[in-house]
Amino acid sequence: MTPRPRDAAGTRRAILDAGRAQFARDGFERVTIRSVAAEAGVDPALVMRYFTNKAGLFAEAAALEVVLPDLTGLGPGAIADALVDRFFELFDDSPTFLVLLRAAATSGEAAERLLAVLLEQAGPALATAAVDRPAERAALVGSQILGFAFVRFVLGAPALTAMDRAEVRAWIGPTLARYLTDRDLGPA
Amino acid sequence: MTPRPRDAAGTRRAILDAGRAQFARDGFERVTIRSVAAEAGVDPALVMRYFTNKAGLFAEAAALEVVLPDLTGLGPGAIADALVDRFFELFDDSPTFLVLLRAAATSGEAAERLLAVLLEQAGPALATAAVDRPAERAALVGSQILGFAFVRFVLGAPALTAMDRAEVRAWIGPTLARYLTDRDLGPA
DNA sequence: GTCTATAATTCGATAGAC
DNA sequence: GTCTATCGAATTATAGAC
Repeated sequence: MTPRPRDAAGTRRAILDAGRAQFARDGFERVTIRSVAAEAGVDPALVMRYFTNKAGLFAEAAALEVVLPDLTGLGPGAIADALVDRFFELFDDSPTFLVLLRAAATSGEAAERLLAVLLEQAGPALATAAVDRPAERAALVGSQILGFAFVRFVLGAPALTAMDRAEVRAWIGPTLARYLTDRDLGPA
Repeated sequence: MTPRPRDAAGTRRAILDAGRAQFARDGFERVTIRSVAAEAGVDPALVMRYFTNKAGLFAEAAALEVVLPDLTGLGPGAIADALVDRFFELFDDSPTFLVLLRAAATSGEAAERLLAVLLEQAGPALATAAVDRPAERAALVGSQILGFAFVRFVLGAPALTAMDRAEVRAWIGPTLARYLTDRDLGPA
C-alpha cells in the first residue's frame, strides 16, 4: 500500500469523527477499533497511537459541554422555549449527546458522566429558575428532555420524529415550565 | 464433578432468572453465557441447550406484556394515578422493563420491541383517554415515563430515587394527565 | 439431562519495520 | 507518522462422552 499522506491533526480528527458517529449509532460495546479505523480510512494501529485505547477514544468522543443560557429573570414560557431551543442545538450540532445517552444505558461510568452533565452543568442554571426544591425540579426537567430524546432518536417513534421545533415547544414546553415554576406540583 | 440433579424446568428457570437479572444490570453486550451460567449455578452448555443462543435467551428475558387498566370514563387525575401505579408495579414485579430499556439504547431490534410495547400495548389504552391526536399524546406520555425511569433507574439521580410512589404521582401525574387531556397543548 | 473439550471467531493491544 | 504482522485473551458455539 502507498502510505497515507502524513497529517497528524487530520488523521486524529478523522478518527474522532468516525468514532463519535459509531458510538452515537451503536453504543460503546458494539464499536470496534477496526470499524472506526475503516470508516476513517486509517490503519487501526493509528487509533491506538492517538487515543491510547478504546476507552480513550470514547472519552473524547463523549466529552460534552452543555452551556445553558442565563435563565434568571425570564418568565416560565421564555425559559421553556430557551430549553427546547438549546436541546435542538445540542442534537443538531454533533452526535455527542447521543453518544452519552446510548452509552449511559449500559455503562456505569457513562451514566455517571451523563448524570454529572445534568446535575453540574445544567443543574445550576435550572436551579436559578426553580421556585423551590431545585434538585427535584432540575431532575424532572432532565427526565422529560432525556425521555423525549430517547423516544425520538433512539426508539424513533414517528409521532415524535415528525415534530419540528415549534411543535416540540408547543408540546413539551409547558411541561418544562411547570416543572420549574408550578408550586402545585410535588407533595404537599 | 458430581452432576447436578436432573430438573429441566428448574434449570431452565434458573438460567432465565439469572439472564434477566444480568441483562437488566448490564445490557445485552456485556452479558456472557458464561456469566449467566455461573450465576445460575449451571454449565454454560445448558444455556445453549435451552435457549439455542444468547439472542434466544435475551428474547425470552425481554418478553414484556404491559397490560394497562381500562382508562375509559376516568378523569385526568385518576388516569394519571393509574399510569403511575402501573409503572411501579412493572418495575417492582420483575426487571424485564429495565432489560428492554437498557438494550434498546444499543440494539435496533430491542428498540423496535420497546417501541412496539409503547405503541401497540400501551398505545390503544392511552388513545381512549386522549382528547385528540392519540399518536402524539401516547408518545409523549411514554417519553415522560421512560425518561423518568431512565433518570431514576439508569442514571440514579438521587432526587428521583428518593421519591416514593405518592411523590412520583404528585410530581409527574399532572404532566401525564395534561399530555392526554390538555387541549391547549400542541401546535395551534 | 448434564458435562468436558475444543473449534472458530473476533477483538484489543504490542513490537517493530518503513 | 504510517503500516504490517501477530500475540493473547475472551467469547460463542459445537460435538460428543457420560
